[in-house]
Amino acid sequence: MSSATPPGNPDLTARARIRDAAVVCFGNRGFDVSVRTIAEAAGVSPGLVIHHFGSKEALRKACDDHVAATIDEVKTEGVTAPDSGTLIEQFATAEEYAHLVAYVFRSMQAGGDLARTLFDRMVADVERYMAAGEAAGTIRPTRDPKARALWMTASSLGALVLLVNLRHPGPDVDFREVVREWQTEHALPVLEVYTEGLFPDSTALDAYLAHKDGAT
Amino acid sequence: MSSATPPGNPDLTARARIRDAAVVCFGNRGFDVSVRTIAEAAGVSPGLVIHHFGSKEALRKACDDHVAATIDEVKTEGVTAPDSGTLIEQFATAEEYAHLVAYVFRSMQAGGDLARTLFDRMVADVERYMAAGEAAGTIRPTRDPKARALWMTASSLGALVLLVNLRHPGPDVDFREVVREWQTEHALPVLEVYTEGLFPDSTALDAYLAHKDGAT
DNA sequence: CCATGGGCTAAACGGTCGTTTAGTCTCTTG
DNA sequence: CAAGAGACTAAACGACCGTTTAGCCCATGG
Repeated sequence: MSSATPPGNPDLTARARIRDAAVVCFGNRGFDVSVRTIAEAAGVSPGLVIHHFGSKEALRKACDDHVAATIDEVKTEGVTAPDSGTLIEQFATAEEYAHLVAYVFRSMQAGGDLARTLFDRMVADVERYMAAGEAAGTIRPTRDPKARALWMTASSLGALVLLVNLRHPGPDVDFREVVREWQTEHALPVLEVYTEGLFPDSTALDAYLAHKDGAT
Repeated sequence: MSSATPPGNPDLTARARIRDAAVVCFGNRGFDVSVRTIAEAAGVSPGLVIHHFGSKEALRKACDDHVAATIDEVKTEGVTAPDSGTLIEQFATAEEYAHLVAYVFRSMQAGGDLARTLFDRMVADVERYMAAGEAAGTIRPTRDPKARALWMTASSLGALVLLVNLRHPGPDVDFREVVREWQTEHALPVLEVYTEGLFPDSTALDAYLAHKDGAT
């Protein structure tokens, strides 16, 4: 027998196995994981990682592209009608995409091109969902749809990332549990403010609008 | 003359100069800066850093304590009545505390004890301010003051940290500018949602309350 | 049959890191 | 003045990093 390919799917190319192992390692331990750790997780020598990808940075770029492509794939083939909240929850609660979710979280922590791209897509998606909600009468109209979508995306995603950082610092975070915890903890204030508002009158908003109209 | 102590305040102990330089370096470049970089910034040999603090980790702990103590000091002696939004803005817009703000931001990115402590304090402060607003009639009452304070703090701070990560990745971030940019960009949707709400009716909130009452 | 070339590994290279060591300088104290 | 202690430095140590090198194995194709 000529069996090799210890862990992961043995049918995959070694290059693909390294990439997949890198996604898992980056997601679990952050982008500071050593090439040696990734190589070990892929059942491969450190040299082969460089042989296939050229450098660690290029490997991360390949992981970014693969994750972005997979998300695209899932999004186009999967459900397109979210019934509540952001679309993060859809991914985060699905076990099969746990690795992707972890990777995306680390990207949001670390910044970089993938994080910017995914964030911009999320904002665009939120804006579309909001517009659909407006048309259906379930969401109030706004004076600036783009600004509202940006703010809501940054707030919900930022809060999630921050709470993961503060409450689940180490590696091997179960993001499904974190999202559930986050939902149960924040559902009440979110719904309250979103239906009843936070201010009892419109003096603050009126003052802002007057100031803005006066400035232009 | 026996002058040494090149940069920073020459009156300070070398230990204090190292600590201050470390706060600046950690804040500007993140916690991965080398001991050698910190030593150079303090005008000192790398060995002396270890001689005074024992280890890099202990140095960071000392920075954490110093930053927390300074914030305490500023908070007790300074203004106690915030007229708008979170208290972060007070710090962030003050030039003299730019180093502290940068350090706190890096802590929020990286997690750790200081981040948790400061975050918990912020939540407590927000809850106090909200209660005062309720008493004054400028803030709507809530069914769960703690949950609302936690959610608002996590949302605003998380959004801020996330946008800094995405839009100003490198070192030497001018947080005063970032906070200003953030305010002008998000003021409208924030005021809109806070005064008018996001949902035109209370079906979602009613459903949640009914579900919760049914469960208990 | 041998030659070629790519997947793959073991080992080493150069660099940076945190830390240690050995020793110098200076100031204090008896 | 002598002795000692602590501030401080230059140099080195050992560990780990990303990457390179040299070579093995094996399938392919003439």
